[in-house]
Amino acid sequence: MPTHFGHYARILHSCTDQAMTAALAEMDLTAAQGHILGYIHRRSTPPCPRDIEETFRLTHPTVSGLLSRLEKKGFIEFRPDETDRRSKRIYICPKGTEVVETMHRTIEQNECRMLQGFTEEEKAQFAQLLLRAIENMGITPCKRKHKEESQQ
Amino acid sequence: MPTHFGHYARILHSCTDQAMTAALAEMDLTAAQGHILGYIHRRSTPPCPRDIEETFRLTHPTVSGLLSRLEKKGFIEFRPDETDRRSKRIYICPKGTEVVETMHRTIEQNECRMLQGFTEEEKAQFAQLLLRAIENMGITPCKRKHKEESQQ
DNA sequence: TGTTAATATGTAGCAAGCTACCTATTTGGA
DNA sequence: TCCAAATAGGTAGCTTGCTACATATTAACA
Repeated sequence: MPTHFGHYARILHSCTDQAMTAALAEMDLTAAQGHILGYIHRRSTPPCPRDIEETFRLTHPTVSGLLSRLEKKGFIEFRPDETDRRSKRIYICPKGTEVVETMHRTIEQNECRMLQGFTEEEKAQFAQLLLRAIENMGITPCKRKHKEESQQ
Repeated sequence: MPTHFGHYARILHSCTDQAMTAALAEMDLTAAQGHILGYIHRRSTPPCPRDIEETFRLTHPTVSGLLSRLEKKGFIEFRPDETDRRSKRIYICPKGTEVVETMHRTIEQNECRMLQGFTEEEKAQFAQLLLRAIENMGITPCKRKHKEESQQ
């Protein structure tokens, strides 16, 4: 019988995703949308979709879908990049700024719940093991290069 | 900055899932379908969809979709349960039996790749941390009870 | 026994992943 | 300078996950 780590990873993600989505539902956000909105807000300058692909290791059609749903609900808006007409910049709208604080607290609460009873050492080890496993699998999605501006 | 364990779990699952799907592609199977086919084959008696829901912690519509695709491709077939007409049993077809060995090896190879450089102790710790995190989130999907026959 | 609750499964419809293919711009060399 | 390659993004179509609702059968109990 194999140990099925990939299997456990799927289940863990599925648990956290569902808990998060339930907690963010009253803000009309899903877990994935919330994480991305938080990232856009944290950035010192408005990111482009390409930045999100890299940060979250998602492909561009996935990011495209997520952003278009965030735009349709009025959390963000797009404006063309002045210097590169292939690119567009993502700006957070007032409605987006309003929910960011609550959303951030909710995300932290859920992470705390997941790590109940973990010592600081265990948390560090867990993160390290996850990252090593990811590293072993290769940087699977998002192979293309991109000159990312310095993150805040 | 939060540590984003759920985030890492998603990425790890995504990596293993894609590697597995690529490796199983020539057998006309996806990663999810392969894991389920393996489970059906390992079972001493033909399982019902409900057993798969529990084993993989998936909801019944998800299992329904996976099984119907496996059936359409001729890997499995359904026969009504003799004693409970609500239920159906899943039988593996010759085409399914043929690929099981190759598929199993492929799955093991991918797990090995993921755990490159891990000591036995680290593997055990990793599994334990994953299970504790899952446990902390509650048995999220699949709350209903089911009298499972004893597993092989 | 007859009615209610629990159980097994089906379907519709959505979000979030992916690959594959397409267009438009920018960059880099010959 | 001009053409090819790299880059940013769009769309179509698929799988896999979910919730919510509906149906049929079985189990439980008054």
